[in-house]
Amino acid sequence: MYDYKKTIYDSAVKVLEGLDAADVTAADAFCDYCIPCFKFAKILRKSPAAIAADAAAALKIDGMKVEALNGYLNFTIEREAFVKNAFSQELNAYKPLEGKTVCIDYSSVNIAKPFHIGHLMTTVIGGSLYKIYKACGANAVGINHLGDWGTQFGKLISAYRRWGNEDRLNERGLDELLELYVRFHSEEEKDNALHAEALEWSKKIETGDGYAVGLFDKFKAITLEQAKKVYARLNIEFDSYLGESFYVDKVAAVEQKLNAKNLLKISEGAEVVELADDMPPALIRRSDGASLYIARDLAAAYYRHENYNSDKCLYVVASHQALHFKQLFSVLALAGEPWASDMVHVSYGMVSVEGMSLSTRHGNVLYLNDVLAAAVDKAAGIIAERNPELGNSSRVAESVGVGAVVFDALYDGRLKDKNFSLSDALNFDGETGPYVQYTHARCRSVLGKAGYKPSKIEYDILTDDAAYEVVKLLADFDEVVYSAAVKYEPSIVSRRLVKICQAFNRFYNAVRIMCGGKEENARLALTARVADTLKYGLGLVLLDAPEKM
RNA sequence: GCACCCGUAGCUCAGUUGGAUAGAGUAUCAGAUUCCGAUUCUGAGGGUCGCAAGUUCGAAUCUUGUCGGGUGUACCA
Repeated sequence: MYDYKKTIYDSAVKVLEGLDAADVTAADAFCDYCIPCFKFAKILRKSPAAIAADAAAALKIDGMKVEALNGYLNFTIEREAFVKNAFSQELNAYKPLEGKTVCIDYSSVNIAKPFHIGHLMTTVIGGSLYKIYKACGANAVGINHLGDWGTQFGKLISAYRRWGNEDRLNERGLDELLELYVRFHSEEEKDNALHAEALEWSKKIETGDGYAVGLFDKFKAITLEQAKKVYARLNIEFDSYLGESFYVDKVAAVEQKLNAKNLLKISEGAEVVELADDMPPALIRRSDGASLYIARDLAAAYYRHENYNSDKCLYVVASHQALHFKQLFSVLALAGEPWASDMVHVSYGMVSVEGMSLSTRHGNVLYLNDVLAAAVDKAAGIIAERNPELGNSSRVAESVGVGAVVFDALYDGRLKDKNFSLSDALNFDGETGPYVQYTHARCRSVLGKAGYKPSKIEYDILTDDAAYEVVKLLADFDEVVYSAAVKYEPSIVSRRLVKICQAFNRFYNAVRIMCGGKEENARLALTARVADTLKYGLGLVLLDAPEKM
């Protein structure tokens, strides 16, 4: 997009000595851009108002009105030129991350655990960032770092041998695994022998015992099959499903690297790397020799760096693991890896559901599939009531229902804790996914009815307030997407989509689009641009854009 | 105890890296469709930006302190 800020700065710096590029700020109320002149008052020994007035008189910028007001130097872009400029650039042509490789670690399903609402955030934030980075031209690598290692799998085998059997497992799949897991935890409290038995089985997985590994692989296959169905519904993609177990035998190589830097110490029988004073040490191996979480994460970090040659590596994980990642990155920095500074913990707030625990152990959880089913049901009901003629209606209900839930999850800044509310997730009015989808469908409907064919636009038609607001929000959409990538924040995209819809719906109610002549042509062109941007943007936040709904 | 995150309208949240009169949605109330899709739009009420100092022309934004909520803090992941 044309860089108005730079144009303003380049001209104004000749008039205002000491002007920084950062002094040119975007403003909404009085103008498009402004320069506050207060900081020049001391140097020039003139009032800010006088400085602004003098500068305004001295400045001439093509296509821009320059005025002084209350000590501000205000710049207003000539609308027709702006509209023309906006229409001259193609959507998604801006590729600032071309040539960069970014690994994104998200979702990380745990074996034998069904998808519940607590997994939603990492999955959709990561899945959306994956699309956003790709849109910016980056080579994104989506990684599902499976939680397929740890003592809980010993528990599962133990439980399966005691209470489960193959037929029931094949028939009930993940439900059976969950039930076994929950039962184990409740019986474990009564019977100490269970714990020891579980440890034994997890040891057997570790040592490669055929029977144990076979069972474990089966559990893993069942879990992945289920997870992939969910990912398909959510429009989530991955390039790799290498999990923790893959890295277990790569820990030794990491230890060699750490040893070469003299970082490994034995403390209280465990192998640790000591870190700065405000952090506990990073535990690499337990005193019994088993590798720990951070050791496998280190191995994964090295593996990704070597195999993908990534410029950046994102971990989309809840905020309660902040210390873990701080430790992980610190170890890499101590090991002298320059790329340690390219690792980012993309943290998000804790999700809670009123009256429910999010711990799988105790059963009582809110399953994502149930939430999605409720949303799809509601969408289907609305369609049946308002648009019974709609073809393909179950497919559309799926897009709208799932879209409502995903959009709700991606609409707020990721750092705040979220109290998941079913009624909010199922809301279709106002700032929601269905609202954006509806606006898109409405655009398509108008375009279809009018038989729109692109042709030459008379830009001055789109300079009225209602149309111009829409144009402004479309013009820098690519930059908004880039800033979402830079801040690891999909909500920047979803919020912009809502703003575009609000402005377009206002425009739609303010003027008649199908009014004939060159007015109709220009307004249809704007409508087409809105529809294309909405469709593109919805894709970035994982939503479908049905043509009709 | 220490570390990190969060406190903005009844509720859910934005706030463009310090700018002009703090904005949306929701809920409530009042309106808009002989015409392009009412899952839409217009209007109204609703605020000591947790609190207190400080920095400066200027603070929701930066600093310090303080209160409240959340999370974590050596052999789980």
